[in-house]
Amino acid sequence: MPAGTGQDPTDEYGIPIIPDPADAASRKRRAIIDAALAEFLAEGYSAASMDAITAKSGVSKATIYKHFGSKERLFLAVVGGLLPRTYADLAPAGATIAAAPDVRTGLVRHASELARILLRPEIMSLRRLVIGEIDRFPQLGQLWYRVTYDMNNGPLIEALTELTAAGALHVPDPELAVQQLVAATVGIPQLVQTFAPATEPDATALTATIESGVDLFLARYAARS
Amino acid sequence: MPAGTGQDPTDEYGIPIIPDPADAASRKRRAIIDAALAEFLAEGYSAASMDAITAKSGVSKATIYKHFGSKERLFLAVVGGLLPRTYADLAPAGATIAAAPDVRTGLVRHASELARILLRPEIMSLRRLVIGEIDRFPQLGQLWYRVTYDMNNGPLIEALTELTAAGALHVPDPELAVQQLVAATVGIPQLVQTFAPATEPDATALTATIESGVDLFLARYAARS
DNA sequence: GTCTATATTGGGATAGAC
DNA sequence: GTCTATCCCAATATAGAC
Repeated sequence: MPAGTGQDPTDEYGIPIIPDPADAASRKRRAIIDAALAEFLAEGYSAASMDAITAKSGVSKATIYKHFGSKERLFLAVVGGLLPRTYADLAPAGATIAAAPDVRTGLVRHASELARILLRPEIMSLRRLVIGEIDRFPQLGQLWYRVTYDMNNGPLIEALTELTAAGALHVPDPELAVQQLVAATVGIPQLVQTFAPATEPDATALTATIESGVDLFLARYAARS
Repeated sequence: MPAGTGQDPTDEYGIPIIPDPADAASRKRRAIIDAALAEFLAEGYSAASMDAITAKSGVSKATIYKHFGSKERLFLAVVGGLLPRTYADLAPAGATIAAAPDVRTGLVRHASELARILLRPEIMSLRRLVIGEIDRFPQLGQLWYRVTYDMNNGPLIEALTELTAAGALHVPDPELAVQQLVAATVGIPQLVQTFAPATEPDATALTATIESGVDLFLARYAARS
């Protein structure tokens, strides 16, 4: 069927549906971003092909270049745009801890939340991609680090500082303590998943690891009674 | 100058030096490996060019293909061959700890040794490369993990087990404890260097981080007196 | 704004002489 | 075993019609 004979689609009354051009452009932009993300995650930056992104997105290559200018800019827009959203549904550490019956439970819950997010296969793939392309795109490394700080470490530092002021903990260097807490809990399964993505994570073992990490933390930083 | 007129080089007595063919081939092989490693570390697998490796190594492209068959096999040979050597000059954990006046000093010394090796820029680059190519070469991820275990975690587990048997420590789960110790010491600066390679590591801060991590570990696992 | 068709470069791999 | 010269394909990016 020749493409030239296509007519505007009509609704149930026969009224032609003229798509809002702005919305059409937005939808195409979204389709490009989705296709590009899938391709970059699967292939890495260099092996990713603009032809493949073209095919997956359903728009033409020229349109992609009109929107994003170059492969580099497309990569930065897609990956850089996704980074701030990676931690989007992480509840603030302070709230999680305050809602718990005791500090240990609060820390375990927060670390479990963090693990649930960071160990998701898409986030793990994104992290591997960013690490692998850091020499080419140092901005992404800095962005990743800042997002981690703003969404997790920063709030946790605040929470530990307040708990220390309230006498519930004794944490002289909250920034270092947060790094230790994260490393000794989520950091351990994260390292395994980084090098062995095919390994199925075991929920029971994950909980045990996180609880043990929190206990390690509390053995040092619990307030002396 | 036409290449056809080249003569064998002679020594100081005019005796032609005929290079041992096996040695010549070995030297070329070594030159290829060195050039390929530099190129792969700088560009990643996909962006690395066999032409660039040809130029850097000083041999012809056909020779590289005779030796290694394909780009993939060259990559695996070069990176896979280097992995076991990364930990080559790490003293066994047991020896380092046994030679120290006390357990804390021994653990700090071992962690510092480990950090000295793992934070070297070439090792950090190699690690980033392996992580970024894990979807394409899962073997390298498994190899990295096994080398880490054989050269560091395994011996450390043994050492902690012996120290527990001797009553110097109380470590119920040595495998988990080793992961915690490594994560809370070397893991922290390693994470920073992973995402921010340009950051100059501060030796004083590194020592403080490692000592704090060991103290964290001992707060939980020191034998109860 | 969007498409089709194409320009142009560079890369992996090999044939054949020596 | 090694080199020179080349094949062939795929990739980024763009020109021009609509």
